Amino acid sequence: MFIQLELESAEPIYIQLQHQIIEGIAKKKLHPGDALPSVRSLAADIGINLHTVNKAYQQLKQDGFILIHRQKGVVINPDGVPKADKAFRKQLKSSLHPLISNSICRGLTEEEFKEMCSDIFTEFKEEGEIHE
Amino acid sequence: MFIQLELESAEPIYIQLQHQIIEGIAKKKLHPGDALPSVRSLAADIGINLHTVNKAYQQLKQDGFILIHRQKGVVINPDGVPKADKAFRKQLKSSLHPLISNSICRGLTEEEFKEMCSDIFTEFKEEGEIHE
Amino acid sequence: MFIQLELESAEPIYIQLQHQIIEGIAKKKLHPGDALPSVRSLAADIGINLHTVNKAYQQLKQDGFILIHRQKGVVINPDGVPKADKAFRKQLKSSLHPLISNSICRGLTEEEFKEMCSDIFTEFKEEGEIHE
Amino acid sequence: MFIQLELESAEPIYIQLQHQIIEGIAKKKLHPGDALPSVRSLAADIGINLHTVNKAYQQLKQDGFILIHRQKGVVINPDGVPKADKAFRKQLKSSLHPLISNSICRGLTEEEFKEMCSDIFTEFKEEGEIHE
DNA sequence: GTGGTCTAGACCACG
DNA sequence: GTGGTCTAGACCACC
Repeated sequence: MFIQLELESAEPIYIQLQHQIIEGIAKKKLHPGDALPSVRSLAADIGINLHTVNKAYQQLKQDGFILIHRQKGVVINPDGVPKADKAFRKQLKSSLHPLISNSICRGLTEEEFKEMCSDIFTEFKEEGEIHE
Repeated sequence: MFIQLELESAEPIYIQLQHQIIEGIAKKKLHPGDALPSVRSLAADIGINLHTVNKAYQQLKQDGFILIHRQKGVVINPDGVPKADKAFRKQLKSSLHPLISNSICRGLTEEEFKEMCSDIFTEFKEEGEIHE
Repeated sequence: MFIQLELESAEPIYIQLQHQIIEGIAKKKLHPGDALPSVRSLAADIGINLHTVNKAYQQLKQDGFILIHRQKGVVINPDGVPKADKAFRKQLKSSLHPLISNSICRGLTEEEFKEMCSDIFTEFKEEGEIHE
Repeated sequence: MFIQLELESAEPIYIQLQHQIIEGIAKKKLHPGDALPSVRSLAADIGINLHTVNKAYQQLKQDGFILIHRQKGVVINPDGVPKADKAFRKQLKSSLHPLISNSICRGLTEEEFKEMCSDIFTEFKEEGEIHE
């Protein structure tokens, strides 16, 4: 796997793990239906406790990114991720809010901010084409 | 004060408090040099613990948003907030990263995402003109 | 066979299998004395493990739904299913209990709840007439 | 607290705990805004591990029954429980389905079944009036 | 004091 | 072998 964690970060490990997997899907390193390693093997692989992996998996399952298949183990949701609904948009907005207010205070213009977003989108797009 | 907290949120109160004050600055409800309530009075005002307010203030001071004079009390940094530096940009980018990868997975286009950002920027601009 | 399983469900496969067969009897797709596929062939048919089918069969036998002859194979109990006894009623009640308390909390009225039950009963009755 | 668990039951403890609390709300022993014991004290009280209590609380929070308030601790959702939506009805129906098919096989009539439901509803209503 | 996170080790149900 | 559950003990952030 391509998972890379910062064990010293303030960000909880299981959150980082979630992010990494979501990123993997966004970059098309992981495709719908793909199998993910078992909690045990992934835990051993990256040297963390299996419960921590499990917590990440549970939340990803809850959010519709993965399914826990009784025979195949853990797989990326074959039907794709649920589309952005109202709740997601609302939550996204409230995550963006403090970032933008802080940026404004620090003199970042709307254009600069959006360009940063573009950069990140482009990064995903390019990576995505490689793995497609 | 205009502070509004959600005591049931997963977001720590002191973080919410910081955000609210930063928002106040971004919306120009608070101007450089303006006085902020003392730790004690703010705490009493919004019904939270002294330590919580103090923690928020300390971090705002650390980030250059406010100054804490032993006698004059707490004031918004008269010199304005430090401009966005490389460290800030980097941190901003790493905050944006998971939001964008999640959005991509959920089928939000770059345009939609940026439009959401615009909406928020506009919100700040409009509020800003009122209080200017 | 008409068996339909959800391999990603939290419900164990052998339980789903039981339910499907019991449903088949309730809808009169299966009649007393009817033969059921062997453990081996059913497992191959629906692509699951032998043990899983066997476990479902054993429990169905235990509950009096089927008989397992060493030679004739598996048949629906020719004498019909044992009538609801006290133990069954008690167990049913304790299954219903949490469903009803949850429904009450969510504002579902007794009438609405019973109507849902009626809907399901009707569904069985209609299907039953077709296969009778 | 009024919690009573069967440690030997096949039903996981955290599920039983959830049911007990939901029942408490349905019977109006617990009202919106009421405080619930902390994970630690409840765990000590009923002699189980605090993580088990936590798991029950997390799921109740997820389902909107309780809120984790930063100051007051754990409280019954003051806004009441989310009303039965389509998803809940669907899930309820699929829980009812196997119970009803089994009942049909065992010769329980629709009237008998509904009467059992009525009994349970009445039980909640009576208890509810006491604690109101 | 609280809940949140992480680790660790155990047992069981399932397939 | 898998994930699910339960226990236990630790540290930390928050209030």
